[in-house]
Amino acid sequence: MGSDQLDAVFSALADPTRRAILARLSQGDAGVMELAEPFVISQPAVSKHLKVLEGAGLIRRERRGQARLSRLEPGPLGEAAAWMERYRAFWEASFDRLDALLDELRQADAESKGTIP
Amino acid sequence: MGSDQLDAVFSALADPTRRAILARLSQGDAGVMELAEPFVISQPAVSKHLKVLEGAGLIRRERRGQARLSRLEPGPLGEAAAWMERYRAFWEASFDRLDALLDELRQADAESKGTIP
DNA sequence: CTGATGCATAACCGAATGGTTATATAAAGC
DNA sequence: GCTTTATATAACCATTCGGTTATGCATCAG
Repeated sequence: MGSDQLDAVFSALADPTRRAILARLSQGDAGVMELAEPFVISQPAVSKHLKVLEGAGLIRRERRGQARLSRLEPGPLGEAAAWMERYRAFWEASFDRLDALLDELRQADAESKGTIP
Repeated sequence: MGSDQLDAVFSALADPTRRAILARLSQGDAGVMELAEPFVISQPAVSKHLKVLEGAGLIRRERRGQARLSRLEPGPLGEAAAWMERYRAFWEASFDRLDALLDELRQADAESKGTIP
């Protein structure tokens, strides 16, 4: 997966309106008007947000009568979570153990380079 | 946790340079010059990225001689991962569907050849 | 003290972002 | 066919972003 896909996913998630849209879609498909209802922004603004989400692969859209339903497409969320997974050990270490972990890694790195800082 | 904290974290992660900086810091603290070395951008650009990461709470910084070391602060990464966790069931289901689809295609291919491997 | 090193800050620039209003298109209802 | 409903698109605007160069400030080395 190209790094620019991660760019798009994290960038899409950076906006609270878009996160709220995803949360709404996790409860079922919805049209633009329905998605716009909880917010004070205009309909075109919501359409733009949907285009961003679609561009990041986070939703898929299809016509259904005169509506155009958005459906959650969670794959890219999994990819982003997988990227974060590399850091799980860091945030799960308790605060006092974190320093030890970093020292450990730092020392291992120094040894691999053959340098003594 | 305020939603603007998630905003800042996801927005910080949206840039590949900043993700690379975090990856580097996961191997130990580093100064600005050392962090800038792998990139073709200028030193002030790296300083700006570090300020963004610091604003998102993803790094902490302290003077060490004439250097100013950055240290990974993984807490907010955990918060962001926790937010994503709500969708885990969705993307795992999506992978299950993918497996089913692949099984289907494999079987169709085998039948078209009339062979059972 | 002087000079070099590491970093921050300011001023600037072009492109992207998030919003608006106004208008166009597509399907449904009468 | 005409109107309403749902959505997209265009044009515009202010702000933010990611980069630059130039410069200032601290700290170490001599």
